[in-house]
Amino acid sequence: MTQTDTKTRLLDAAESLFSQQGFANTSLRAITTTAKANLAAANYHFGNKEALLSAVLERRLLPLNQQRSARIDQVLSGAAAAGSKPGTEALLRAFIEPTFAFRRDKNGSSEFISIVGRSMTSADPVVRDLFLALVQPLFSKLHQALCQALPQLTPELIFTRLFFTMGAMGHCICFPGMSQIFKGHSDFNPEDNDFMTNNLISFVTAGLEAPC
Amino acid sequence: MTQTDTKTRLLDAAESLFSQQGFANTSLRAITTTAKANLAAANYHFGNKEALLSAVLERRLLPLNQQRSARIDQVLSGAAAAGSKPGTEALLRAFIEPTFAFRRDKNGSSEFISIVGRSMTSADPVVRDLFLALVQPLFSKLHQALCQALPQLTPELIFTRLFFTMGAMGHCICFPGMSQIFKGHSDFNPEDNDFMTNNLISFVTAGLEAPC
DNA sequence: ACTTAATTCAAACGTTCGTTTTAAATGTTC
DNA sequence: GAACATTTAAAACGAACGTTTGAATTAAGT
Repeated sequence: MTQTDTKTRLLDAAESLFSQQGFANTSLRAITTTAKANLAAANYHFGNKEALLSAVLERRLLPLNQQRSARIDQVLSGAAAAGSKPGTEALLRAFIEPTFAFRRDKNGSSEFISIVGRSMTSADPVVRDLFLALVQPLFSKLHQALCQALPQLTPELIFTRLFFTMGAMGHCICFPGMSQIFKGHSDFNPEDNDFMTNNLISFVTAGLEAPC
Repeated sequence: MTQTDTKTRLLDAAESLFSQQGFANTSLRAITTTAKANLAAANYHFGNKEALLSAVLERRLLPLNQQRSARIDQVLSGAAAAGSKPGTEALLRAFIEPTFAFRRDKNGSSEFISIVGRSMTSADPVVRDLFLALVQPLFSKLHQALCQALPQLTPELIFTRLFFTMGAMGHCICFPGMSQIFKGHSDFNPEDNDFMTNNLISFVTAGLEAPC
């Protein structure tokens, strides 16, 4: 099908360019050129630029969120079956690991995930609101699960620390700048997925469980 | 002096608008209109838009970095005098507290600091490189100080954890999105400076000191 | 095969952008 | 107060933007 092909090529091109240059700095002309499609194709298939961004986000974020949600449920039901509290680290791992695993995937997923990282704190309300609408339910579920894991902490404090956790993770998955700041001074390699994933999990677990 | 006034008004307007809409989404026309100056004034006083951003960053970031650097030195010399290692929390506090204190200041400083938070992970190389050049020496100093505080950890691991710390802090100072995600579900208030500062410090201290 | 819908294409639309130009106004210096 | 540099003002520049149009082309249905 030539139709679906064009649509997919547009999504791929937009994903790649949004990731590298940001939403505002990427023109529909650049996207359609990269996708080897006509300029009008973007508006024909998606309506306008914002809807294209929405489609780029939804294509991968919906499956990813489903995956993260399922893993949180696993931890919760496992703890319920054992009659114990869910583990803080297990919950954080359920949220973080699928996110980072995305970066290992073949098809441009690694580029996509940096769009997500930046959308969270984007100054552009268009970008930010699209993202927030997609992840709010999942964040809510994670927060409630962590409240079970850490009953000695107030929900407010847990949310605050979850807020920091999102910052650390978001920064981690869109690392264009910091990664080069210590070039030469360190073996630090933000593209080593397992290294970063495990260190992030132990970092935020310690932060969430910190005495208050 | 009418000259300095126009220049300052341009800086103030640019700071405010860059903070609210981002660099790419803010036009020189919007800036000069807000500053009640002529359109050509921006190019006359600063050369071009990028140089204006650079001036906005430097105006506040240089003094802030000087302050953070001085406080790190205080911790280091205090520890040296006592013949002990510098404390992890004290070092992090030296870096974080002045940053958050900025938000209490009267004159638009609170808007400035969210530009900083976003610049760190900006997709726009122009924005990112300007920022990185300004903070690299300070990051380097903090990293070395933390290596003294945590000699049991490798410099590579410390840098990784400092990387997470920057993410948590950066997210914290440009919180347009996450802050509204749990509206109604929590008393979470990211504008409560002391609350956020102290919780962030205890969070990242625990994360940096986590067993590896 | 013919009709109808879906897609592609080239071209143009009006707008906004960063920047430049020219002249008027203002302030400074001797 | 004349000569000078500095600052403001209004207008225009070409380029790039998102979007729309209408005809050409392709695919699908009967």
